[in-house]
Amino acid sequence: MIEYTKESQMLVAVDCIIFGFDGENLKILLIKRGFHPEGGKWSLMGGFIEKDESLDEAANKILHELTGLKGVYLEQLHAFGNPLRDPMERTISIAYFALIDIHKYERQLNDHYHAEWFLTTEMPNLIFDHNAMVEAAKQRIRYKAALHPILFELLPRKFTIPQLQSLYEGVYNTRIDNRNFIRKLTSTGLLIKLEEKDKSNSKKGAFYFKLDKKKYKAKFQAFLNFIPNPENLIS
Amino acid sequence: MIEYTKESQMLVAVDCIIFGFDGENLKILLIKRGFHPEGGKWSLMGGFIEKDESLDEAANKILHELTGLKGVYLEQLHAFGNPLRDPMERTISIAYFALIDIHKYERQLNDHYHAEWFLTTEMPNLIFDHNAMVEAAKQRIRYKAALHPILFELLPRKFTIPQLQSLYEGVYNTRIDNRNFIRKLTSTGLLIKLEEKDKSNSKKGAFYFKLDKKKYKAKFQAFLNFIPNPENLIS
DNA sequence: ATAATTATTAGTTACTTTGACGTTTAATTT
DNA sequence: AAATTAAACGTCAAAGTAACTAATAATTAT
Repeated sequence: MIEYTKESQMLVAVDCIIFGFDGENLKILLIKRGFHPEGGKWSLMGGFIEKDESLDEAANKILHELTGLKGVYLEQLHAFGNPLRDPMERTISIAYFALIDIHKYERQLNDHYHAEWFLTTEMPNLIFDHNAMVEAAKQRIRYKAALHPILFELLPRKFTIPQLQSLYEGVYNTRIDNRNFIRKLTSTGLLIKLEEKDKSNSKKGAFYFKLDKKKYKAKFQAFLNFIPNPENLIS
Repeated sequence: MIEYTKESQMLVAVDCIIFGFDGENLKILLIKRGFHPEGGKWSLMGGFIEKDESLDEAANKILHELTGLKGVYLEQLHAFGNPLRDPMERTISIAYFALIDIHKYERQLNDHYHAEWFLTTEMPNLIFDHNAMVEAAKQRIRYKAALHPILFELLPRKFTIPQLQSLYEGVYNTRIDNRNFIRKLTSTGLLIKLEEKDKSNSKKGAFYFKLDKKKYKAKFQAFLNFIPNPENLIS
């Protein structure tokens, strides 16, 4: 079989920015790199793409390796291809970001990679261009969460409004008026109020809510402005 | 020097979805592929990444090769990496989309590639996964144009409101109320009214406008909803 | 027991933006 | 001079937004 001769081949990797929310702060899961170059330094979880894998498959595999989780929210972020980004060998990296329920993770924590959660505000210096990847991922979830309800992916099955609010406050690093926040939220119809209350953080207790999965899927692409009702148009 | 042994190398390409607006319709520039496989079929303009090139550099080079243009709007769209996408050899492709002023192009049209503009609504079948790339690009500019003023990139230096409106109508394949459209537009403060009128399309003539470049840059990242004034927060 | 405390939830108001629709204007053509 | 036509301007009710006041349900202190 004929091939594209003389074209230069290179390595292609996938790196994952894994976000979690502990109920108070937004965090990112990092590993201590175990091999040369830059062994011993903090890094994103990643790996090379194999011959028969698609990019999404590779990203899911890598995520599963580190967290034991499958079927979580995973989205391609950006391809990074500076010729010198990896000092050892020319490598293109496709960055993905994942939003996981941090509690599901903790049970199957993987010591093998020396993984650790870091506050997004207190990240160590990372290898290669991983700092830039993380910055891009933080920007992306800010962008996307302003228009789509993706942050629910970070929450456990049942959660409280104050939790949800501190998640938004963490992501945007700002204070939000709680009365207006509740009103916007409930007007989306995405929340189902449960009987039970969480009393761990207050005397009164905050009602638990769960996500209306059907409405969540239906409203996921909805967003507003500039074009009247663009969600009705995008096909 | 040590290398990542045993990891499988592959080809990495860049493909460009080039959008233009002729004053009435949104179009995409395609080429007739001149080599095996799939020679003679319609295709996006693309090329392999060379050893010392970044992805953006490669995309700009490819765009320049076909259009003769430099410094135009170019944005990374998505990396496509299905193992079978290119039947000949494993190739990852990073798709970019470009928004160009179609009039600047026409002067330096390049016959060498047998390039041709197609209506986005009447596209021929393309090679490999280029159809999917085009679909993704159309979706992306719909998404982005609903929130950011990117469509100005498709217009010449001076343009009329009716032109701008039919551009938006073309992108979203819908009718827009012209009174409300004008109001939204002028409220952005992006437009500067010129003395001159374009009388080619009506008796009364429509005033030409130009873009306030300073405000354009300042407002480019602005968008609305969910989080009050997110544009003030994103840093 | 009662009062104080505190996070949570409900309600109010002035203001801005939106979408739908009616009218006038500036030119050309008849 | 009248008819024509696209362009530009104007109005209004309804919906949404941000800022703020008030009430509630529990716990803790007296």
